Amino acid sequence: MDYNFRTIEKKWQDYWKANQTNSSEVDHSLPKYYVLDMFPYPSGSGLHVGHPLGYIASDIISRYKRLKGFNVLHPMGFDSFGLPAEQYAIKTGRHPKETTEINIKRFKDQLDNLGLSYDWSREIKTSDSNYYKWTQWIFLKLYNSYFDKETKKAKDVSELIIPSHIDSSKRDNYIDSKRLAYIDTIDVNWCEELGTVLANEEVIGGLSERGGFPVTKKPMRQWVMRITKYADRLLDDLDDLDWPESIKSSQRNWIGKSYGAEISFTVNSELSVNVFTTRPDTIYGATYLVLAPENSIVEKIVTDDQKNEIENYQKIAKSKSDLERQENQKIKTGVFTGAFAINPISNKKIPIWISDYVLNSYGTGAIMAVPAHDERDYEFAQQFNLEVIKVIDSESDFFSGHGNIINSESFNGIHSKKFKDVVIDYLEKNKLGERKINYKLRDWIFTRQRYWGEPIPILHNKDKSIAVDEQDLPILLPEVESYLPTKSGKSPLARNESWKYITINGKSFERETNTMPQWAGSCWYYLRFLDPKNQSQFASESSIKYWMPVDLYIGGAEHAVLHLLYSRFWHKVLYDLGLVNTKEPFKKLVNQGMILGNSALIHRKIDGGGYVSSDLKDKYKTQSIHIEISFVNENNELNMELLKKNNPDFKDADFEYDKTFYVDREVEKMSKSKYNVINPDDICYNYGADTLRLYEMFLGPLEQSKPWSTSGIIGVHNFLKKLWRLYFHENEIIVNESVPNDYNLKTLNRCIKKVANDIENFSFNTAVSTLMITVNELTQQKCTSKKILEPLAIVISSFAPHIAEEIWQQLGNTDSITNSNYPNYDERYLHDTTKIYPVSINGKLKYKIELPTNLSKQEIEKEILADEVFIKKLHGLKPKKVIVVPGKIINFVI
RNA sequence: GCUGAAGUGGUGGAAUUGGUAGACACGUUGGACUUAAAAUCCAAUGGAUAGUAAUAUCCGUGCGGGUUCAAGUCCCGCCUUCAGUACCA
Repeated sequence: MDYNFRTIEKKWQDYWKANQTNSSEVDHSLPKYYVLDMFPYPSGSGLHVGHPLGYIASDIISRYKRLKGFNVLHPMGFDSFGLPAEQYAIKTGRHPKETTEINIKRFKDQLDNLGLSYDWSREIKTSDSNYYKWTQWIFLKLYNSYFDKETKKAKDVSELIIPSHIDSSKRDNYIDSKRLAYIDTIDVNWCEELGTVLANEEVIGGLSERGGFPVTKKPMRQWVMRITKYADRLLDDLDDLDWPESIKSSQRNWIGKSYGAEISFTVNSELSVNVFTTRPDTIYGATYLVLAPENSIVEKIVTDDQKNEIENYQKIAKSKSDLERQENQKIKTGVFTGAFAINPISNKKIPIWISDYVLNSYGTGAIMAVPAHDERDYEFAQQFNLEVIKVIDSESDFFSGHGNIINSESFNGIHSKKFKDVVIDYLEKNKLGERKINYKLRDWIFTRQRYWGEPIPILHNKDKSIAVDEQDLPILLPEVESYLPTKSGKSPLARNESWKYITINGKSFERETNTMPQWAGSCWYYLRFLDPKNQSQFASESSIKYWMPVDLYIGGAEHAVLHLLYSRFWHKVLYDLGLVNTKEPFKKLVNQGMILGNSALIHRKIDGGGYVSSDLKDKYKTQSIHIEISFVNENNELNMELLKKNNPDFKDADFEYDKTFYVDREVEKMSKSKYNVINPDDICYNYGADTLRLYEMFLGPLEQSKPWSTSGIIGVHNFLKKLWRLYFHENEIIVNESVPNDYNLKTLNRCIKKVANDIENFSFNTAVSTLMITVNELTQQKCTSKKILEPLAIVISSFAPHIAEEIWQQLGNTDSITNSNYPNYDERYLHDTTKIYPVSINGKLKYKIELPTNLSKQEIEKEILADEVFIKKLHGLKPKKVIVVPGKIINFVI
């Protein structure tokens, strides 16, 4: 019998399910290890081979840690609220819940096919009311909290001290203005196409992250999360996290802390313009001010003869989308307000302009322009012929670095870095300005005008808004007739009038009809996994205390700022309120790379129709079209018959080629629309889950992105066959009780050590290589000893659990291999070879000898003797002196 | 522009962190088994030169310098690619 992976894998997947091998409970006698995957959004197209990369890695770690004696928590769930299900619902009228359930079922089946050791008894879905009850509950916690400046912590609003000058009628307004979740009318990123507001993080280059639709600014009433209060803590606590440097740096970047000064420029006796600058040292070079077009000061200072022009400009600026604003960055536009301000240090009278290169939402929405030392100001000054004064010594017209100060009266000659402090001190002393820190981070816009999300548990009436009573949670998603937003831009929930209006104690209220963004559910799911069935708490205190923090979090780098920043923020609030016991949720983070698709592109002649082979395409004007990759072989040759048969578009098409028709290849993201998807089910069917698992790990370093290529999978599959033959011959197990020889022991021990090391360092590709070398060597050594082959099966079980279980059982074990222990290695069998290097110290030739570690004294002497002979051979003389340095280095002096 | 990561055979990728570069695997070539194919097994495989041969010598980790007995690895200066971000004053 050969290695029959289909039977074996089915058998053991059923066994694990039936015996709940992977479930874990709080057990204080064991050390815990919490391994978490970023849970997926259950999309309609199912898994492709790129998805499981991280899941396989985390599964290897989980299985390994279990063998190492840890109590491992390895759960999985679904981030099941989201836009695609809703858009599908709009198209078809089917409830998103239905399609979501179908998709989840499919995902689960696919995941189980891979032999992933999830504890499915802890499965959660963010769209489940048992789950989103607690998402709403946490929302209320944020709503009922404010940020205390003194302690830099969130506290319950009942502890808020109302200043004495606030009279009682304004009390509630005051409290509302301090809440961590608050309502504000702000210019938001409005996406017409999606009919919803997007967070800054969801807008990329002026287009929506999902779908790539244009985004414009629109003032709207929104729920907002005061994440900016946590900017410093979110920044500082990054230092202690074991996260990839790239992720930390993008979070730092996103928070964007910068040190500088806010400086006041007087316009007239009543008005002044405050600007923020990181370069107060260049203040003598400030030759004009620029305000953002939306800045409210503009109307107060504009002169009558400039009024028309200014208003025109404001109108144009407002109608521009973010994308349009960014398009012509190099060509600056702007209008003079007619007003002037006084530079507080040089006392120079300088003009005030408006321009859309100044953003109203950053700093004070106004800048002092120093054209000689800021590139944007320089471009603006060139455009409008404004004065340029150089205040830092440099050769070029424009210079953004540091140097010695010039043209700055009594301050000339000081270095600009030093002058920065001097100026700020001077400004503060004279009450002209102050030291200031600014952040790029904005408050988090928390509302979406969508159906398929968590309802926000708030009621409104004319006077004010109130929170829904905790007892009344969850606020269930109501049924609606249509999933489209209303014409006025309101959420589809507003369509259900009987749900929308509610009377409590004779007072009538209107429910909040907006829903939460997709990030809400994923902000805290790692906590619900700890205690998923708890009806009275989001998770019990004891489970939090035992399992938190997440020891290892594996997921894609695309969540570097969005999900990871938001969940850290929520976690910190929960921490402040005493609901969790750790400052940070995720101790170690690993980003798996993306597995890319290898798309096939066929060239269509633009005029005249028909298709042309890629080696002849230069003769025509062509356009390339994606075609299904299964119609193309490894040499980029197209199977035209298959294409014509399966795709009606090509049925009667002309193909021009010499002998063979070639297509072009392009490496890009795997996606259904690019016809480059490889389904893991197919791989499992043809080669087995164990092969797929090993192959995905063998492909290269986990963190690295790489294109999928099926060539090469045969090597891994051969390895498993070889492994099988190490244990079985003609259906008979050939392992016996023979005593292993030293070679066998060395091979095994090296493998045990190296694989453990590689797993701990996330170097799975080299671990797989080690396994291959080991099996090759043992095959060559014709090893049949159980003492060698039994521990080997355990080592392999983390990577290829199905085959390992089968071997384990055939070796006569009755328990699952997952309940055994990772074998210990014996240093005695790990002797490396001695290495000799010539070294010249003070002109004398010496030899540095590295001996293997853990040699006995006798063995060292033996080694030295052998090396003496070696060196003697080399030079024809015997070393005069042998210096034995403690440790492993020995010097021979010639 | 800024930030981060990376550049090694035909290909994916190793290299114990400064110590015999190319492990392991794919591919290719040759051989064994077979009527044949598949499967399997064995051997060769960075380049160049010399030799019938075992073998020997030289060149080789994006480019140019440097440190060192010794550099893929460290330092200086460039080039290229990928990812993220972008008028944040």
